[in-house]
Amino acid sequence: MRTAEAGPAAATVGADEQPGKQYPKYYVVKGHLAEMLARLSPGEPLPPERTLAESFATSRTTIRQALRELTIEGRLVRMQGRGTFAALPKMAQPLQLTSYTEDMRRQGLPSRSRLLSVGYVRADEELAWRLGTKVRARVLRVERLRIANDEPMAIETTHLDAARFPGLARRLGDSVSLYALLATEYGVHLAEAEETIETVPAAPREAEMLETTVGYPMLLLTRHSRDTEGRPVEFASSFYRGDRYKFVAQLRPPAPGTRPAAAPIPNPGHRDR
Amino acid sequence: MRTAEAGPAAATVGADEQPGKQYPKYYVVKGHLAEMLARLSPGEPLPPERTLAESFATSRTTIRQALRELTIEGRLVRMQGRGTFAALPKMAQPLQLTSYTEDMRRQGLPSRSRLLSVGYVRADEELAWRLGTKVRARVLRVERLRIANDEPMAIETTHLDAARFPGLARRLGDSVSLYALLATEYGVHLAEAEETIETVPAAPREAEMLETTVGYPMLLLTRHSRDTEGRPVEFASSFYRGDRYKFVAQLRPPAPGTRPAAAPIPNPGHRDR
DNA sequence: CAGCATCACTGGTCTAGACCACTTTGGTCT
DNA sequence: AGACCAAAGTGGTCTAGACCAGTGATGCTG
Repeated sequence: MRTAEAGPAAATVGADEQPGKQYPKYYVVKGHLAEMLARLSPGEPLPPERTLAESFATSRTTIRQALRELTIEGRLVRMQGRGTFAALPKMAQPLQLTSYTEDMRRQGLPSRSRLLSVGYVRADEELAWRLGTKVRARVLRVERLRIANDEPMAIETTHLDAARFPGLARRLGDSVSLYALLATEYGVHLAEAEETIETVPAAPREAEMLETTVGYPMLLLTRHSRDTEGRPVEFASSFYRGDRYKFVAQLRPPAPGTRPAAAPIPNPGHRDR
Repeated sequence: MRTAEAGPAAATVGADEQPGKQYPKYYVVKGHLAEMLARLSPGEPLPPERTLAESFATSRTTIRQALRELTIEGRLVRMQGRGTFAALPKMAQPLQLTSYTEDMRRQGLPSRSRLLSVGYVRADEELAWRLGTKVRARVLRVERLRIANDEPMAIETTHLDAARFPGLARRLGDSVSLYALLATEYGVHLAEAEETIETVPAAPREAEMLETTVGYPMLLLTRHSRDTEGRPVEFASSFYRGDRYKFVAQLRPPAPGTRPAAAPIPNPGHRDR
């Protein structure tokens, strides 16, 4: 389906690509694969790597880089031992200050969460600042796996001031809404939050739990929320697969007298994970 | 500084890493590199790939994968022909419905934009829906490069209904605020927008203009905004380097009577770029 | 028949080495 | 001095081939 076109690494571009800028070879291959892919329905398989490498007269490495990008774009799903398949489009997740449990109920999706771990840690400097506690204060750390449509969606790690929410650890469980507990048991209602979004590569643990590949881009959401009195309540971070999810925010123009919208914060350094 | 540790690909983890799960070798290397990196200040160089490969007794490929992830995380900056250097932390960019020009002025940053192209295209189905025009209507397409601190920050492509804003093309120029023009010349004020955020790999053109590497993760922001009468005004998408920027949104709880927050939209298919 | 080993086939990790593209440096020629 | 050129050194792309790890079908064994 393609002539040999052997040649040095320079990647002389095939006749069906515009000349000029000299694209990397894998990128040209990616284009061809995207065409093949466009003719498939979600779930249908693509040929295995070795076959593609042969039919494009290239090395497996090159094919893999092309497939990697298509996977990252959410157009392919790959499973070791199984094969490579056309993917469903990305899911859009609303960015709003509501509980995950409520969100999902409203969307009518089969969803739940699994409590991965509950424990206490000592606040380091950043955490103390975020939660308004002293350094080395006891902090409740809750780790949950969000599941939607029977697929792992996100890993969420929440930190709360342990002194302020006594007995909270006992009340947690699979599919229990943390926000509902805060409201009913402690009378704490969240009023505002600052959420940051960035992309980070998947660490082995995250990759395994979210059934993706180490190093693939994830979306990391970090939420810092306050209650109706302006006191900080939770500091949480969630990892989502970048190839499966995207986020949607509703924007409005800032009220005239709003604060100068946080300068280009040269942030605290890099989290060690 | 490391014994030979010859062996098969299984990546038997060194004595200084926890056993158990068997991490990939490059990931162990990454950990060591991160330690070295932690002792450097922004701008200081790391040894070249070939040297690292030798001192870690591994192949260059393995070193490169480790360096790649650290770069994606924004901890390293790499320049062909120059070397590898410790990076400055990511910049936080506010997510709000204001003009870029205003934003930057408020932050007091040396910033500007360069007009890359202005032209007309015909609305395809999606674009027509987004802008409230007929299919094949004339659409103004404006492409700009956002520059902050003399570094390219983002590529922004904006689409507007050409019939609604006659003569707009002529009025544009480098560092001209589009939102200001819409307000002063056409009396159109933006009132709300829906912005989606996702991660995509850099295409060659984007990589070149933003001085990064093809395939590295970018943050793609897609903005769909409406004026005070609820009419759609612009449809724009912006590419940011994922290793340099992150976004911050201010969240509030949804007003009680709000619409059910857009279901998990199985979106329009994949854009061809 | 149920259970279990085996094997072929998938994607994932790793190696060693080649060449390309770009930057810097230092030497040479004008 | 200044302009030019060549070489060395950097990261980027590509190859060909090896082995690892998970999947599922095949066929054997109890």
